[in-house]
Amino acid sequence: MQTRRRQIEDVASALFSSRGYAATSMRDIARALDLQGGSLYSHIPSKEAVLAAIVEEAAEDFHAAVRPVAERPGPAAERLREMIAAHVRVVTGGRERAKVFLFEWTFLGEDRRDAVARSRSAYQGYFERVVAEGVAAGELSAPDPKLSAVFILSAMNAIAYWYRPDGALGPDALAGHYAELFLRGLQAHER
Amino acid sequence: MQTRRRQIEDVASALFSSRGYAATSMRDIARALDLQGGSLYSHIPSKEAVLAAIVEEAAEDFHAAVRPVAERPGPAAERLREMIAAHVRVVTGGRERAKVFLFEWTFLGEDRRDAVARSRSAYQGYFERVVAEGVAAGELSAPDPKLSAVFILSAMNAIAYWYRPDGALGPDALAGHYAELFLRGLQAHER
DNA sequence: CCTACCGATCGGTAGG
DNA sequence: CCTACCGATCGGTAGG
Repeated sequence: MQTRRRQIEDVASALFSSRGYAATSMRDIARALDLQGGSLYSHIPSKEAVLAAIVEEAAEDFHAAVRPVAERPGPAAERLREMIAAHVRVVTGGRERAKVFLFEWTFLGEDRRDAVARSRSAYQGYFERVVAEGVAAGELSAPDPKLSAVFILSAMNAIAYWYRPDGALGPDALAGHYAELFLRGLQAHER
Repeated sequence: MQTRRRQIEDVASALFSSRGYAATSMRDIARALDLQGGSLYSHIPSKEAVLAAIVEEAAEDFHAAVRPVAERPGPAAERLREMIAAHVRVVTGGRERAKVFLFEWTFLGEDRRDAVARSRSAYQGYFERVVAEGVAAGELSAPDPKLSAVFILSAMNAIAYWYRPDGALGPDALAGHYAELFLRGLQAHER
């Protein structure tokens, strides 16, 4: 039973990710599992509950990967590099789930949507605080740490749209480039 | 008649932007204009045609604003600053239209979707080429100009999700911050 | 631009 | 897990 539910969530992730939640019907999900539409409801209570399960698991993955790094002591730049690597690994490691979490969560009902909004805000806070700590230590320059956090998160989240596992750039190389862009920008590196 | 069509597109922009294309019904659009659902079809041929009109106009706005700057001679950093300002102005100046263009275009039918994909790819090329020119001139450092273009465009496009005209940061201040982040990163500015 | 309607499809349930 | 169904809603059209 647990297994069947998992299969439903995996198929739903793929379909929600590629067509969007609203444009995916329960019968689309059932068809991919060789079931009749109504049969899904012996395993799940509603379409929204499937979305919620996907979203909540992905949210947990992101927090678990990034929070420990953010709260560790050490140079801010170094922690940011690792946080970027962790975030990119979660995105690329489960592209479909990540995409649904990042871009389809607004289709949740009010209560769950509010909870996700709070969770995302807390998550953004990890980046914001590490940037601010780097500034306070004289290590980094950022007039608006919150905007810096939004900036790097926006860039990383969009990876869920275009990343392909068989592409030229692996997760760590990609994360390395993004960290470099975030921390040093396009400035010609003086040596 | 022209006016009515325009009203339909404006209302559709607002609804597609906030709820998504698939989750917005023609009757939702009609209701906002105090019409019956079927009455819309004296002005437009289909739901998809409304989306296409919104998307194509926005695409044109982005190209018209950015292309001349990209193709002008001059230092790459300076052009990038202006391209970023231009892009951010288009996003913030028509948040709803921009959001629909940027994130709902995949609901277009195959032919129009392919055309938009080509247009977006050409648009990304403006940024990519200016970065590459800056590198060739020894002015900028970027191991992967294409990835740099994806990076800054991802960050800027996400602005359509959160920007509010009554917020603390106006379009030009916002663009200035983003240009600074892209060109210099978080590096502590040595003086 | 409205009334009235079309066939198709939606999320979900009853009863087995 | 299936068959058969529920009421609601979908995009779109005919005819005025």
